[in-house]
Amino acid sequence: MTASPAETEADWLRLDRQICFSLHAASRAFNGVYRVVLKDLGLTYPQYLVMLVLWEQGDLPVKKLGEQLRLDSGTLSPLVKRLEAAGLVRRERSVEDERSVRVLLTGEGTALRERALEVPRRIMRSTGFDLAEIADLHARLDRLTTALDAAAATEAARSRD
Amino acid sequence: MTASPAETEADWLRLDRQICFSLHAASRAFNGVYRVVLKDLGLTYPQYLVMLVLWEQGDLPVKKLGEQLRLDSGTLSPLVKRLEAAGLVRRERSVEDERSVRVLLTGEGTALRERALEVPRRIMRSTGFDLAEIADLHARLDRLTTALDAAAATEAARSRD
DNA sequence: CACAATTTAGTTGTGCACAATCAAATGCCG
DNA sequence: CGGCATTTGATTGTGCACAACTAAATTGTG
Repeated sequence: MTASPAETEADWLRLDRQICFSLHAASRAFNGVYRVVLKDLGLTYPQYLVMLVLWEQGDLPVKKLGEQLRLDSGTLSPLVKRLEAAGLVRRERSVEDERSVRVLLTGEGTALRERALEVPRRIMRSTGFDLAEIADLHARLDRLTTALDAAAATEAARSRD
Repeated sequence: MTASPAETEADWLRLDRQICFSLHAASRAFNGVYRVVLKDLGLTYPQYLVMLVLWEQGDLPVKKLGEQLRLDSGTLSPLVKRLEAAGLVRRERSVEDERSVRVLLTGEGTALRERALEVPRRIMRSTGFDLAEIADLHARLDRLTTALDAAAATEAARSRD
């Protein structure tokens, strides 16, 4: 296990692969489990995220949905339309501001929540992590995301030099 | 904070939103930083992963690439073709097994490695994590991925009942 | 050898992520 | 009021993830 400081350059590329690849793999693995579990509900993973926000906070304009989930309209517009096609939501253009579109739960959409209640437990069990570990991972990931978001702006500025 | 059973259920959904969202967000945040950093090299993040494997292990059949990166041919085929169009790799059908296609680095592809050496350090700095934290996170994510992959199979079997 | 099963790529189709751009409605300012 | 910037969605185009399917070559078995 001797870690000579000299094994730098090539190892950096290896190490890097492990880090970014781990996250990439974990993200896709998570996605895979959600895909299986959500199949019964007829939802994809991002669609489930949208429904969670709606169940929690009630009807919202697309703009607010995008802020909560950090998704832009290029992703949300077709996604919400698919939810509408599935009969889970309606879209209604606001009367006081004609630019704004509210996303509203239908009866069917609201009812789906009952069947979604079992999802978190199945996911939790799939991770093999207990509550404390999940909370810890959650905290780390949030810290990571904050740092990365800040860095993305900095790096973007750097390459504009 | 009385936790009636109804509130508990709602809390589970809220927790799920937080957890799956943090992983989703972290993954996209990472992706965002890589996008910025790799822009100079003309690579996307998954293309960078492919190049890392080739730099480390030399020419490989598409099959082996897919195993290392856990990507199927539906993702790899067009990706490798884009790398070929960029002049970084060539594709050569094997002589002893006509089904197999080897991906080979061109001179240009090999040369790109030099410019890629600075990437890991920039990414590392972007995370705001030190080496120990990264190693720790790496271990947790790998454990998570292993558990999730196993669970995906189990859950898939469960829903086939 | 003949034939079925397996292996390896490729293709097609659906859905998400994100950048760039457009269009309409609103609000502000002189 | 008239004109312009801002806000809000929608659209388009590129690229990735993955499922389902096809095609061709190889391997195994009777």
